[in-house]
Amino acid sequence: MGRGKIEIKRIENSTNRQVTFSKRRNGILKKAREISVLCDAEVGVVIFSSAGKLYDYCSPKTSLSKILEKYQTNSGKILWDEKHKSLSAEIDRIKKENDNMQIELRHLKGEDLNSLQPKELIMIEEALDNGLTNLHEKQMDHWERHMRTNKMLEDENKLLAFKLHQQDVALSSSMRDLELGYHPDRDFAAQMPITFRVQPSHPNLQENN
Amino acid sequence: MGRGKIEIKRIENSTNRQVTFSKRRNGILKKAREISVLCDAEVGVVIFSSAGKLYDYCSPKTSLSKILEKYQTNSGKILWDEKHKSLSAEIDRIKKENDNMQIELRHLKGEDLNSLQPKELIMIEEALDNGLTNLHEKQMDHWERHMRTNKMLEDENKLLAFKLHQQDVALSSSMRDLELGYHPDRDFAAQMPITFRVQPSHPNLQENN
DNA sequence: ATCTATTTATAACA
DNA sequence: TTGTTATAAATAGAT
Repeated sequence: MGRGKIEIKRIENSTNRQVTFSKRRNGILKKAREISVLCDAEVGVVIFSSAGKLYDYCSPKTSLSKILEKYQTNSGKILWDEKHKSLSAEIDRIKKENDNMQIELRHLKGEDLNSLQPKELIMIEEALDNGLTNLHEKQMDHWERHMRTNKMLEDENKLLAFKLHQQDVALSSSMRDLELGYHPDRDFAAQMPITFRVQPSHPNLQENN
Repeated sequence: MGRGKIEIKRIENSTNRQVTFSKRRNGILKKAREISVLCDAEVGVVIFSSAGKLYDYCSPKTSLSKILEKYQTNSGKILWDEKHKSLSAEIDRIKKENDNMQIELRHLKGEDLNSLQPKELIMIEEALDNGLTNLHEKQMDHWERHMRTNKMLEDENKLLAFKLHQQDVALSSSMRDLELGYHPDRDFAAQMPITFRVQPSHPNLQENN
């Protein structure tokens, strides 16, 4: 398209080549822009002149990175470097691990058991039994701790109740003293009901794990 | 360039859009080929149709990888950054999923239960009980299938043994016939031991799952 | 897909 | 480079 037809082969005249490059480069980038708009296509173009100068186009709403990523998943060709390979390998590895755990979990929950052999079922049963045993041990621990805590709270209650009672006695006694005079040989301990005679020191109500 | 001028905006008619895409895509790829030959340029083009189909061109004597590497050194833009990030994010996501499953698995196996509340322990217990229930169901299925298979094999054995016995009787009978003459009213059925009197039809020994 | 009237790109030139 | 212009090429719309 021009004053004359040209053969598609390297333009030997350097100036001509450069001019043609410039014009055609613009043409391609324009066409790329147009097709992306007209046809809703994702387009990425990278052009290097023979002098090494870079020109590029990327359709809007995306990026070369994204396009190239898509390119790779779509074509199977790998464009990236070692680091990416190792990351991808890592992902694959973890995903596999994930799948295995997923399966194990399902089995422990009693799902997807149809394909298993009796021997495998027994192994799962053992794991479940073992889990229950351990669990029950912990529950027992909890129960015992709970009982101990209860006991301590009860003791504390008794102590507090006793102190309260003691104060009551003291109060009414001093009121009576005010009315009837002071009796120094009065024995408060003898007034304490038997149920209040607990260890008077203050136990920790919290236990550390 | 065509029967009419068109505006550069998304072509709404889906068929037209597809046709135009096909034509212009060919145009661009041709232009890319031409500029790379005419002007000694390195060109990489990646086009995705709106349907997600991939078309690409890469100038000869190079590869997209090389072009993109050159792109990065030349433009300073790092195409992989984003990719790196997304891969790393993906890894984090999966690892987290992994950890959660790991924990759940440990719990079901009765490990690492110390930090759990009684309520949580009960939930795990329920999961384990449920798993055992389902498991025992499957084991019961297996057992029943096994018993059925056994029964069928036993029947088959009886049938075979009976047939063998019948042949024996026939054989010795005909040998006696040869010696003593033929007795047409002989009753073979009466000779059959009671244990052989089983259903004579041939059951399937295999069951499908 | 193929045709063709038009538009667009561009080779040669300035 | 940039612009002009004659011509080749691309392609929109129709078949």
